[in-house]
Amino acid sequence: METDEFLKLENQLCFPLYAASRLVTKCYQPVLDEMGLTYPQYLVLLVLWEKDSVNLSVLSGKLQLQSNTLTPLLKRMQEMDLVNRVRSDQDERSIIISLTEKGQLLKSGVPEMQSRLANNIGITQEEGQVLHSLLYKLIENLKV
Amino acid sequence: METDEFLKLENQLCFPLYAASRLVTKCYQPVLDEMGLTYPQYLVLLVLWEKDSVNLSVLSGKLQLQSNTLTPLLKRMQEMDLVNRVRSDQDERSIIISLTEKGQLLKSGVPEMQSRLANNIGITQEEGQVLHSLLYKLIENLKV
DNA sequence: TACGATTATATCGTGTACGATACAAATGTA
DNA sequence: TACATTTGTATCGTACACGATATAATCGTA
Repeated sequence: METDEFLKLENQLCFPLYAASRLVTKCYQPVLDEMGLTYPQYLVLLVLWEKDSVNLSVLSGKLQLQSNTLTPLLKRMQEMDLVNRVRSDQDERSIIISLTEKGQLLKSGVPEMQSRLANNIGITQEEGQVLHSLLYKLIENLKV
Repeated sequence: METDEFLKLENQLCFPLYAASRLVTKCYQPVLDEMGLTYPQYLVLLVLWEKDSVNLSVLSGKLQLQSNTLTPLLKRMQEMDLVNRVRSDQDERSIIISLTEKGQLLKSGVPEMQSRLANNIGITQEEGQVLHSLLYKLIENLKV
């Protein structure tokens, strides 16, 4: 490739990552709107549905989001009565995030929602798996 | 896969996309900081270095960002003397974005910056190409 | 057991993103 | 040529992201 070719937007890896991420999020939006959730809030619920009652640093590690992003986000989710935020007894620096009943109940609607979305992204299951593993390879290399 | 498996964060495609995108951006940040740029501002420059003097709707289409994101972003870039924003003579609704001399000059430092970054993402060139084409397939399916 | 370092979270400021909406210029058409 | 429609940007409000910084609780260790 010519030197100049490397400067083209379309030849970058960073841009399609950025664009695809936002487009996929946008694709989720209408369905999430029905549940009154934003996309990062949905990700928090995915973590909690898998393992309830985790502290902020665990959530932070799983989502790769820092406390300055998660704290206000979780406060909003607390106001919506989706999660509880309680100081740990063992370590009073720690905040334990747990699901409320309302937060639990949202889980039941998600499989149907996911199947509705899965058919819309226009790639095969195999391509999805390749994409998945390459993205995780990237993530493992870049995080920390 | 069990129904519950689909609900795990790690089995989603949306999350690794979102996380990888942010991690790659963060990887660019130190180098962009030296140039005084944010990541979306760098993307705007990539478009303009390839083709100078485009109107906002073209930029909007290429970056898949709307006017409510681009307008304030471009105003900041104008204040930094990186771009000019001029109303078109032919169509007074249109805003033409062009590079200032300062914006032009930044281009020269980029190839070196890109090669510095390329070695850090930890995937092979072939994997990068596969990732690239899958992401574009996703983008083409999802946009509009 | 003092006390400096570390850890866990929160606060602040800046810059995106984006839905909803506004508005002026251009266009189509009766 | 009026005037409804469309097009191209801009404005407003809300919610992330994240660097820098603050603060309180805990830990390590001399």
